[in-house]
Amino acid sequence: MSSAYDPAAYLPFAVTVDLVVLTLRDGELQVLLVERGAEPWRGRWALPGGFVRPDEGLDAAAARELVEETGVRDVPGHLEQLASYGDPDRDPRMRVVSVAYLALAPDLPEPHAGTDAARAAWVPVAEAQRRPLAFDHARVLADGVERARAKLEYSPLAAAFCGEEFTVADLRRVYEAVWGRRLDPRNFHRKLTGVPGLLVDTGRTRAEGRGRPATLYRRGSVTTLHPPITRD
Amino acid sequence: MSSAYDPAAYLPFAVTVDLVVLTLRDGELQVLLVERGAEPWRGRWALPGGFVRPDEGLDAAAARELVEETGVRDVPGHLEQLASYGDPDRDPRMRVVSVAYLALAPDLPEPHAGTDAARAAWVPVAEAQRRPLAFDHARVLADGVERARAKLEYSPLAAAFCGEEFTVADLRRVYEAVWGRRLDPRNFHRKLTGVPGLLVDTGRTRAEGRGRPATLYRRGSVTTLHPPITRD
DNA sequence: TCAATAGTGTCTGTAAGACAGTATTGT
DNA sequence: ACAATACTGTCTTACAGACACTATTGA
Repeated sequence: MSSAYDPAAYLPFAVTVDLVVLTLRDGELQVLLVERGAEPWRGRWALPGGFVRPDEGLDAAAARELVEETGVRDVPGHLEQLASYGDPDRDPRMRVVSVAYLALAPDLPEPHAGTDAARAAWVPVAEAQRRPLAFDHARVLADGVERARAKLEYSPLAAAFCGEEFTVADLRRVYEAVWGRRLDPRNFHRKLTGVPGLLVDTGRTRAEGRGRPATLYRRGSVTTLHPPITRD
Repeated sequence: MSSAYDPAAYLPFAVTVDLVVLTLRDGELQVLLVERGAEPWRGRWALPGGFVRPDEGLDAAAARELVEETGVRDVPGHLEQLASYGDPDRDPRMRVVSVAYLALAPDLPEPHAGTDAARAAWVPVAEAQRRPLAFDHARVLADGVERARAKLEYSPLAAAFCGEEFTVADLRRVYEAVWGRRLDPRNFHRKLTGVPGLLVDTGRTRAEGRGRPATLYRRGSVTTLHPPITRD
């Protein structure tokens, strides 16, 4: 740093946040995508996101974009930073560094297109990964899905896909959708109820069509699953 | 995005990379720190780092800074992105987003101070975490150390702290230093040699003072430890 | 009564942790 | 010989996965 210090010389970057918003719809893992209404990549599907404002922190920008893009005032669930992407040529307009966030949310209403988007929609992850996405969003999406898969193993994050109260079967369906494999309901039940502090019994039950009603639980206080739920 | 599009309106950010460089010295986990030679935080210890250049990717910037700050041409070991930090007031000069990287390296020579630094030194992590660090580097350091601790559980990254060839005891000393607890040498040996593809026997041994010489291994091709080394 | 889902018990194999014992070196 | 470190074998306990069985509901 020279003594004749010029801050403007170090300000050649734009910073955006991009969101990988995952949810469970129709028993399937889905991701929120927007169809771009402007160049570059006009007409392509992309992850929702936008520029970080000059006086706004990264987490705050991600939370704001999440509200704007889903149209839901207080999005329940989970929001965490994923990674940053800053290849010099990832945006033809200018030098952009994108800080990606991963959001896990319960089933939300159909999104409405924002200012920059022609359309917005929930898309099954498997299909989204087949589509050509704008920018480097295919990689961001892959990183987000992999993070979600890994975190289910050792964290109680499956509950972020559910409402305030949920059954063990709800959690199992989350695992099955995210991991793409069936789990034994009986072993899963014994395992989850065996982790101390993970599930708080509400004392009530919920009937799901036929069959014995299931106990309703709320999230407990544990932050780490010991032992983990493995996905070998 | 308006039709009268002005890229300059979105360019109020500087982007830096900060490095958490961890190594093993004297059987202790140590981190590379520099003493700042300029304002702000002149005289404070900080993580090494610097501005990302206009035509340089984030990973490339981190790799370049790692070489510059350690003084080693090709730093062996491991380099991965950690997280990004962008609170609006984290740097009083201007709006800075810092992309932090975690580097794990074998014992390297004493560093020399770079252009911006008064001094550079390896500091035991426990001591570094007691010192007041510049910017939000205390949090970055804590995040980096925690990432390293977690990754040892399920990845073969301990070898990144060692040279090309190493013994099982070398790896055990890495785990013991990073986790801050003793491991049973016998169970550790059986566990590590039991992971298929993790260790490649060189056929040679290395004598370490007294005692039976240990087999020398090279890194195998596995990227995930199954089963993991737990740190309950 | 039957089908469907919730939840429990029981068995088997695998692996973790504790630790006795053997192998191979320097002093 | 002895101390020190490398490595192997064995025991106990815990948990994963498979699956039989009981419990409670709607049709």
